[in-house]
Amino acid sequence: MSQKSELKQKVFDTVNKIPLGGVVYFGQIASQVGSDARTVGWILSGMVVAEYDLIPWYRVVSKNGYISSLKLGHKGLLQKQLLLKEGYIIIEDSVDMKKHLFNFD
DNA sequence: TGGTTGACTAAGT
DNA sequence: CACTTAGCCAACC
Repeated sequence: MSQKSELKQKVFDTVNKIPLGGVVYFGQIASQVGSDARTVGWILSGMVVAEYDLIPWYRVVSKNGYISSLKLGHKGLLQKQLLLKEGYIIIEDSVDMKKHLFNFD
C-alpha cells in the first residue's frame, strides 16, 4: 500500500468539501492546506486515474475560471466534460466564476 | 546542496 | 492586450 503525503491528504480532504455546483481555484485550496497554489497544481497533476473517483478534482480551476488542465492534453477534456455533465456554465474553456465560485470561509 | 520544473498568481513592460 | 518576471513551495536529478 502506498502512503499519501500529509499534504496530499490535506488537499484531498479540502477538495472533498467542494459542493455540487461550486468550483474553487488553486489559491483557495493552498490557503486551506498551508501551501501555495503552484504546489496544489503540482499535486493534482500527479494524481492517477485510480484517484479520480476519490475527490471532485474537476471542480478545481484557475482563478479566472480557466480549465488549466487543458494544457496537459486529454485530461483537460475529461474535466471539461465532467463539469458540463454536472450542469456548470462554461464559456471558452472557462467556468463562469460569477455563478460557481465557492468560498470555504 | 543546488538547479529545474510545474493543473498558480500578481504585477510589470 | 500579449508576453515576461518574480514569488511561492514540493519533488526530482
